[in-house]
Amino acid sequence: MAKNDDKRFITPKSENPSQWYTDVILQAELADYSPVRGCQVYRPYGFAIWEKLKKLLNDRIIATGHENTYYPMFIPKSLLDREAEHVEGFAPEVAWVTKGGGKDLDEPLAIRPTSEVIIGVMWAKWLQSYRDLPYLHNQWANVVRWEKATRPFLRTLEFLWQEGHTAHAYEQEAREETARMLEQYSQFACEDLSLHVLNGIKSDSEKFAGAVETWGIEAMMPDGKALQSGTSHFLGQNFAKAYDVKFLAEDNTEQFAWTTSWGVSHRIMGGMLMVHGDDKGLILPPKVAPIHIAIVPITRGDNTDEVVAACQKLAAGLRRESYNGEAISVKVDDRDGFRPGYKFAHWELRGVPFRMEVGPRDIEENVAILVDRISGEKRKVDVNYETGSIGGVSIAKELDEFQAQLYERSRSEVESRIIEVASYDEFKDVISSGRGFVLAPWDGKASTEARVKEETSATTRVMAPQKPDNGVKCLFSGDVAQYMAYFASSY
RNA sequence: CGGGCGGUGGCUCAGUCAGGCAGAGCGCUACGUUCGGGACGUAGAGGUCGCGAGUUCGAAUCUCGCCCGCCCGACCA
Repeated sequence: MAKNDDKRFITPKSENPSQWYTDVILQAELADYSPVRGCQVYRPYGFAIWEKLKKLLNDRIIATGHENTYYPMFIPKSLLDREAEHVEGFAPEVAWVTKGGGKDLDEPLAIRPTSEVIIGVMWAKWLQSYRDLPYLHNQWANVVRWEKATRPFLRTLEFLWQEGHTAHAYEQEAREETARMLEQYSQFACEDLSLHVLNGIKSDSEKFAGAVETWGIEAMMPDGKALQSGTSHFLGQNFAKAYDVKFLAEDNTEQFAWTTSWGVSHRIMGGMLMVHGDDKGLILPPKVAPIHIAIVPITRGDNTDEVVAACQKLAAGLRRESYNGEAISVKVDDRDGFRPGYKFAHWELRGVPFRMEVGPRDIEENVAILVDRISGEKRKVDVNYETGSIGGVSIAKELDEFQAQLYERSRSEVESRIIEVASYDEFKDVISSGRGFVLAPWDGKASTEARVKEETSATTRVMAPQKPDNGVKCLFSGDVAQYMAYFASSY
């Protein structure tokens, strides 16, 4: 917490991004800690952001042909144990229920760390013919992973997410599904959250436990660390074989299904907050901002009622415009007893994209002051206080531009911080100084990756789409390079 | 899980070394004056000093155990 004798301020982001993040989450009233370590409460404003984000992603999932479902959170131990690699990967983080109704349970129940298992079990029950496929299911759920170190949104014991699970008759179809959903995630980050991410396949060591391939979107945080923000897994027939998900094919042979799974959690919301904010607090992309415009009345003496009435008129006019399919969301801050400057800071902290100021002079001149959260610049716009309509500017267009500007800022920031290096020494320097990601040729060997991690804390995040040129050597081993990989320390 | 720091009114903290009436500023409530970048006055409300044991005539303060948070590492989304 920033220390100040008489005001509640946040730590400047430039000074300490980590502390800034904690300060802003608490003070903007997005979330708070619960009595249980590592768990968080979503306060109304924070949950409103999550719900906006959730709707946008859900629309994409439904538009690509998936159906929402809900599977239970308890998984019997014997079922979890069936996929060896999967259970080994998750064992340290699983929470168990061992008592119910005051008695010890015959069999402990895992609280889902993810749902491949329970879904596989149910599919085995339903699936008979290739004609039943594909299964294209999604669910919005909470999951529990008993993490050691936690931070609001970025890593919590219980977290909210969406997990898609699909089963296909053909390998190629499952591979295409994996790629398709990765692309949806990437577009969601870019278009809806104004967040530039890097897409690619993960190395074996970074792969989901039980998957054949894991693909991911990686975001870059202000300290140069990577945040894995979404993953899409090609599971091959691994889970189908473990849970007996099979069907009769066209040629009357019994075959195992090819499955995929893909997930985005509330972590991506934390990443979005961390990337866009500044020293004054949050900056929200309009598509996920619960409030688009805060109107602050500037009153003087006994004209309060008159000015507030003008603000209400203006708000009603603004709400008649729509943005991204919904009415523009406007808040008139008519709280008594707070001066304008306090209200400005209040809404800036909360990341509201635009503010309008309406004072007696403005009403006389038929104008209002419009201020955007990125630049903080004030400009006059024409307002008809009889009808509440504004002239000269389209707020919907302003919001679109705000959204695009945020993305452009994120994109250029990330691109300028992807650094190609000539030597391992230079690599170490970039990683330890937090300058960004390193794009480097890598021989594809787990042993090399492990050594780099040991020595620098950096891991491969995803493989770049381009392959190394012929004859290019691995930066670390000198062997022939297999991939161009993005390296970074990660959250 | 290691290392460091911390937990006293809603918030930030003083008080702990050296045991002896629980404090300050901000915030909150009421009223008044204010209001174009974090206003001011007056009067109030608000505390099992993180939890549990122990030592003591007496514990926020000493001892032991535990819980929680932050920062930095290791591990994982």
